[in-house]
Amino acid sequence: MKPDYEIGMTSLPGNGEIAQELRVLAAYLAFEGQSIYRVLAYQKAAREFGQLTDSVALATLEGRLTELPGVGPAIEAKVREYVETGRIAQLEKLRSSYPEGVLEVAELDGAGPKTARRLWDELRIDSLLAVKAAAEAGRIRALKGMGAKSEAKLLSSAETALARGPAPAPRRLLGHVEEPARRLLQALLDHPAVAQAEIAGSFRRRRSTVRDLDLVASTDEPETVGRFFGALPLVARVEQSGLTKVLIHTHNDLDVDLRLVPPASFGNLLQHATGSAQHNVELRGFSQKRGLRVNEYNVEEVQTGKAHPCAEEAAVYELLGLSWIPPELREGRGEIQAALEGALPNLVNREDLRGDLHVHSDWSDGRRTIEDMAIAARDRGLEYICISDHSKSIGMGIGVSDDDLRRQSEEIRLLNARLDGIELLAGSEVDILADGEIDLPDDLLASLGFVVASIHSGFQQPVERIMARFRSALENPFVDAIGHPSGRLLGRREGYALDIEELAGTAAATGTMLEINASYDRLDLRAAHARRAKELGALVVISSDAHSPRGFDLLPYGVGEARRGWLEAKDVANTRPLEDFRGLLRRSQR
DNA sequence: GCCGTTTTCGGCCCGACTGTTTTCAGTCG
Repeated sequence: MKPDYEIGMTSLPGNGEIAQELRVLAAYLAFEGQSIYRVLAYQKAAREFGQLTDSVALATLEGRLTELPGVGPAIEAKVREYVETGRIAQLEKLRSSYPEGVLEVAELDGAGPKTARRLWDELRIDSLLAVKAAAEAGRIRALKGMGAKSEAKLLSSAETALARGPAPAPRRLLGHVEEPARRLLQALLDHPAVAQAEIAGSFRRRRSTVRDLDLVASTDEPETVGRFFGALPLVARVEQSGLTKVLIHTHNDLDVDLRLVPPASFGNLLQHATGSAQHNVELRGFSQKRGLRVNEYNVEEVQTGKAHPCAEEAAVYELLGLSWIPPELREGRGEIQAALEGALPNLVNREDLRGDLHVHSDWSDGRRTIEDMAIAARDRGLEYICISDHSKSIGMGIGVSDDDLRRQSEEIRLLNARLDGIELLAGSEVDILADGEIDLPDDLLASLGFVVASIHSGFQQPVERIMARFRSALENPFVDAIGHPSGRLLGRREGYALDIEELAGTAAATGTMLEINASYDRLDLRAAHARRAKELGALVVISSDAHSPRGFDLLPYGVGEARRGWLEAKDVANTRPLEDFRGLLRRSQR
């Protein structure tokens, strides 16, 4: 007999939904003034659930939830209550005691749970609009411990948040901050008083989006460097300015945090500022058990008080008995344990890539000829590329007809005879149609060197339909890879519903590759899915999706996402020489 | 609320900056 829960399987709440409930509960507990550690415990569990590829609801019903780090009996009971009844009684009670608007107030820049609570208790402020009205009437400055500056700050934050609407502060695409970040770094490096400088934070960890920029520098003249930084032309205003820290806001609304230490501590600061917060929390907990205290200046022996400043970042990890951990792994996802055991992955590098299997030309929506793209790829050290223009169904008049595709293959044969130092594969980016069909006939598919199949339509279909389309594509022996598997566009589109467990499992079973599309607004597969794909035995291919020569310069973003997914060169098919790569393809095994 | 090569109880990462204070609370990363 089947367990009861399988009857209503599709109605199980998703991980994101459960995580959100816990986040709201944590916010209320903070507002109530409960122990910060209790609040942190709920936040940690929410974060854990948000990153999990497995189903939290299913794990709960199968009694496996407490196996997750940070989940004990109390949180397990609340999740179980939510999965079984659709509500958490304690949270509903809190919701009926305080309007949810008080949580928005607590989220304001410059406010927090304590401030929000006082505004509610003393002024009955329960919304951003109420903050604005009270500030404008001068009622906030009348509170003990508040002043005109605090009031002005809250007013400004409330106005900003109201103008922005319900969405959280937008994160920037990594690819969009690359240039300003490099410019700021160069300005620091060019200053005579700066010894060393680096970009840290989520930028250095190569997260696909960043909230702000974190720069670090070493100098013996922090005041001079701080003043210089605050006076750079792109600075709109200086938000904070101390002896070790300068926070600026640029004209294009980027927050930039500069930290300064003496040269002997540069390694400590770089480690500290690279994060992530979760990694640092775990690293410090780990250190504490070994009698060491880690901060941005040194590693200190607690017993003796002896301090060890580190000019190099690797020395910080070495003092803790760990191998140096690549920044892309520093997310609190098991990297410290791996470093302790000497089991860190040897991450894939851009230089490992020999081929690019997803390239467009002016035959479809690319902007340059096949030959131009081939030469651009060769100039960037690639040995082979696949011309994979869109097939006919893409619409908008940019798809390549079946007859044109045959002619294109012929042109590619001629180019291969003529060009040295680069090999071209004739290919196609075919559409997985709404019914799961591939929009090229099998004989044409069979004649190509490589085929990537992507979903470009029917995004709103439920997960069952989407997965049925993928299954159909994966079962086609002439589909070599799935392109941008989730369909997400960062900051613009969530992507369609995707079951990565099934997709990666079936990809592994059929020998189909999964693409990491390197366009910095896609980065799809995302890191967590890439890691899961590796665990399930699927091969990954990192592709630029280049539409012009500069498109090849996107490859490092795909490599960054792959590294965040713990991928090594051996996990990435296009690190192979062409002949080896061909040997991996299903079509070559027929 | 969670957790354990010091612990099943007593800790929990650690420091900078600001504003409003005359010594610190709150926020932030």
